Amino acid sequence: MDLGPVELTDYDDAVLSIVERVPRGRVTTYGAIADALHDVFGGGPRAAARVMSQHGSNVAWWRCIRSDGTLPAWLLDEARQAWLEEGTPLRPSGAVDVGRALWVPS
DNA sequence: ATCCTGACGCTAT
DNA sequence: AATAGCGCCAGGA
Repeated sequence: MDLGPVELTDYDDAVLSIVERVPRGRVTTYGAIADALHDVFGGGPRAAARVMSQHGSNVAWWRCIRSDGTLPAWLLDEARQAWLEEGTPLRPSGAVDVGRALWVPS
């Protein structure tokens, strides 16, 4: 039995590696990740989100956000701090300016 | 197989 | 701007 780290599916790896490629000060979205992986793995935004909910803690999770520039309430305080630190383009509301900050996986 | 849940996204109010 | 409804779909129970 492998009692080591939680087993990651290929899909999990794919999602996490995309997040790892997001440059400092930029973001990507669950939808963008889903689009990039759909042809190979299928799945939609929720599938990508699920991966982040389970494994996000070991990557720059604040760089993977909703299409409206936010994250769930319980993550917003921490995320904002990170966004400010790395100079992520924000909107007056405090949400990320997705139009300016979006990085699309290629 | 069935039911429920969820770090989503889009449209219509 | 804020809320509601609905489609979506993988995982776990």
